[in-house]
Amino acid sequence: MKKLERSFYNRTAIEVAKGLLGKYLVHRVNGRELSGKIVETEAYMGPDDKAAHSCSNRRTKRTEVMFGPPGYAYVYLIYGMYSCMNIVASEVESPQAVLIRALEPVKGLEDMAKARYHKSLADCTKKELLGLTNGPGKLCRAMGITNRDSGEDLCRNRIFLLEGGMEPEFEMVTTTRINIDYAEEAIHFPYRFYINGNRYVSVRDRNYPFSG
DNA sequence: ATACAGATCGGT
DNA sequence: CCGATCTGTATA
Repeated sequence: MKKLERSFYNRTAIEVAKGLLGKYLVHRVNGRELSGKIVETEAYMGPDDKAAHSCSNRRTKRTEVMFGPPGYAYVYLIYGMYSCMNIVASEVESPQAVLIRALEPVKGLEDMAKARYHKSLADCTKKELLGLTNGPGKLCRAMGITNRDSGEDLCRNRIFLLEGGMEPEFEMVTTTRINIDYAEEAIHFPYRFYINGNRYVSVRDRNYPFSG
């Protein structure tokens, strides 16, 4: 499988968010390789998007990476305990990013189970297996990605993305984003995308898909 | 120096 | 629904 190159990320966050569905996120750590298929994403469009950390071009040490070139990781800590991973999109000085909201685990499930539940894969219930990576905080925990990984170049070989190869067809659902109640008109922007029917799409889906 | 909110999660 | 838990950020 081929690694996604810089040009893939040099598009709007909406395009990148859609394009990332079905691709593979890979983390090489401790001599092992963890990976999962991306099944759910959200686009954060920057200056005019009140849900984005980079709204109004708000530029701080934390958000700085989003103002740089595309294809880098923006990882932040939320509620003091979970990391969320984003992929910087668009060109320099256009602070857009794509939040990875859910993965279907592919490789390194044993390590993921350890990281999430402190027990081996064999001891996990069916529910726990489905809960391994079906949320932005959960997948970072499972994949061993933390805010210290913010700024990582995804075109190198520690954390990177792979093209799917011969992907089976899937239907993409477009809907609204999760947990951005404060974002005024941006609450209604259709910036969330997921693979229809995939069992690893985050369960806290209180939104109604757009028809069309 | 201090205050406070948060692109979440798991348990009730 | 609620609380955990702590960093980044704003304000002074």
